[in-house]
Amino acid sequence: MGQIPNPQQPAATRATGPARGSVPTSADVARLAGVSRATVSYVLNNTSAVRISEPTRRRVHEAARELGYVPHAAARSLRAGHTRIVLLPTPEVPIGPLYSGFLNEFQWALSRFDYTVVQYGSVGVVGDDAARAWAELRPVAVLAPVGMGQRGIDILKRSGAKAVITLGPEPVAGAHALLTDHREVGRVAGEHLLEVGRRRIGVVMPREEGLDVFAEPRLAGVRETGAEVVGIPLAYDEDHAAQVAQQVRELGLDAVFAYNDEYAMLLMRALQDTGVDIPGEVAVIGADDLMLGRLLRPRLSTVHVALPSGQELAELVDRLVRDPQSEPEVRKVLGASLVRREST
Amino acid sequence: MGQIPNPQQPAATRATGPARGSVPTSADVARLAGVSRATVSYVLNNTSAVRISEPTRRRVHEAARELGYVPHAAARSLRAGHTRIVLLPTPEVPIGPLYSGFLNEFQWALSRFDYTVVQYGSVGVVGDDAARAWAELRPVAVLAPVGMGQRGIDILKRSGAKAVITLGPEPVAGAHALLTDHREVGRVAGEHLLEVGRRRIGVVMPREEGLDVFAEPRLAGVRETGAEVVGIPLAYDEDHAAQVAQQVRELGLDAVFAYNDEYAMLLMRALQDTGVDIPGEVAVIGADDLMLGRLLRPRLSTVHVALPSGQELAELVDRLVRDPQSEPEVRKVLGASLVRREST
DNA sequence: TTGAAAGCGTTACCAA
DNA sequence: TTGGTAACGCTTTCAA
Repeated sequence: MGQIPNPQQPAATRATGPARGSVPTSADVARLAGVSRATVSYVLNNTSAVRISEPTRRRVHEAARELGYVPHAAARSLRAGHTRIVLLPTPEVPIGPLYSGFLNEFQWALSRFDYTVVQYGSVGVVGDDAARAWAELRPVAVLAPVGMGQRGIDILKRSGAKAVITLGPEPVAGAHALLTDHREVGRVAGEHLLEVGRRRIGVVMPREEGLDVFAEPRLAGVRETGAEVVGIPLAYDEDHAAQVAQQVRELGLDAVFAYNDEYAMLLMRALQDTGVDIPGEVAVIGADDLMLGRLLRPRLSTVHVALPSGQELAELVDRLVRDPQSEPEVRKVLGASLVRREST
Repeated sequence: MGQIPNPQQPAATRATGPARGSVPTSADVARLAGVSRATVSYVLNNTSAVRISEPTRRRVHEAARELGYVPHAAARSLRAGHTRIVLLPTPEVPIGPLYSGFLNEFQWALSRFDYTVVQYGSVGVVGDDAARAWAELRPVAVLAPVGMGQRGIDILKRSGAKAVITLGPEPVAGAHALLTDHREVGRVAGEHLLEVGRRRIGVVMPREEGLDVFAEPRLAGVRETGAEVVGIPLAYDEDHAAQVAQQVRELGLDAVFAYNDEYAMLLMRALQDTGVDIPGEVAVIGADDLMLGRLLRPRLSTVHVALPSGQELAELVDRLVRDPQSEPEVRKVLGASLVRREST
């Protein structure tokens, strides 16, 4: 590569170069290389349909490097008529290691397919407006955020999105659906608690915003087991946990399903601090199978939640992009399995 | 809003409409409304320099709604010559609640300034190539990922980025730097441990990839206190923690600084399981001041880490975008303070 | 092997 | 008050 040109005095100062301070275009490269813009495009994109002589190639590459030329993605996709953008929703709330791990893996896999992954946070914008904001980017595929309805899906598809996939509790018309049925999580927990002889189950509902989407179905899942269930709102702080622990005693509950392991840890500690024996008096089970559950004493029973692999999902996206007319699929993707330890 | 038009048979079928299946453009809207493209643009952008009659406005809005018109962001920014895109790096590894909370807040604040926040995961692409990939989007501002050097910064600025900000341990030439000096975290921990009479300090170094960026400076910070320090690699699993606990005994350490609270919890548990009294025999201190530290027994001492507020940072970005010629600033933004509890 | 030119969807200038 | 038109940067067809 050799010497780096002084950024304060780039090639812009040469007579034939672009105006000082402006961004070099392919026309600038063409001028410097003494060829046409077409040739520049051929060379830089390795267009196989056209043979360009080796000396010309070199001159073009040289000129591009010297100017620090970077193609303009917007111009390119405008001309191409489509993008390789895959839009992912930025979660509005910290969503835990489970989901963020999944998102990461998904990104990785998608970029192996040469997609441009864009996490897009349409904070504060809701409903159709959010969909429109997303559609402006003309993504080729979208992992639709929870809460986007049929209208939103429709806007996206009309804007050219070949694949719209929802990841959530229910299918949305027109989109391929990956169903994450969190009731299953509650069901596994509830059935286990019943099996070990518990009858009155408290279900911790986090007070934090945005978690209802997961918490409500988990509660419903416990209900479906036929157990006697009472929902217990719990803020993620110690003081409130102490109050709730008291409440658990007063209500005479003999088991608690705690939304996830973190809330389980919080409540378990509060219960222990008020002298409750676990699992003797109250059984506690969490969810998500986080590391911390293994470190508690007693070790925390939990429900392991399996999300689809990012690789798998990326393949689905790519397939849908290549074959857009395929019918919307609906697939269950959330696996819930019991991890029994010592707290139940 | 009334009835939703059937997406299977949109207005595309009317004689004057766009071809079936294509995405409507402003020209389509103009045709349907019986006006020129210019007028459509004026109306939809509320251009104040031009007065359009109310009936015309209505016709245009009506037509846009009927066609489901969504402006094409790429075309717009191509014409405008600039974007409102702010690029944030997607962390390659789960980076914990601290940083992801900060990113979220930052996003929120930026979108209040009407920027389009794009989290861009250039997974696998490194160095100048990453910078070039980023530059293709022509972002107006970039929060540069750690590891981007001066060359990368330069590429971004040449591509039109008005503000390039690094968030990391050291300034990079040409970019505004928010220095997160994690040595400070180690220093606070080390000084505290010395103060309570500890002499041989083990510093837990997470084996997980990507955390070195934080772990190394934290270790260095402890060293700077003059204490006798030994680095202890620790994988985030129980088995290895048990081995390391043994190691801590054999090395005769009387204190451990554990990278963060999660690793502290892991090791503390392992130590307790081998019968070590905390803080009697070994003092343990974590970092990041996570909730879980409060729930441990003994309660975990920790170093609270204060990052800049997203609001503050968004204001900085906006200022830099408006006034690009201002000299690069270097600012320390990481505050570290001791939170003493029971484990030290 | 290379070049000229059209056109992608927008917006802004200037003319009507 | 509105319309024609040029231009943004790029790719690609057609011609040379």
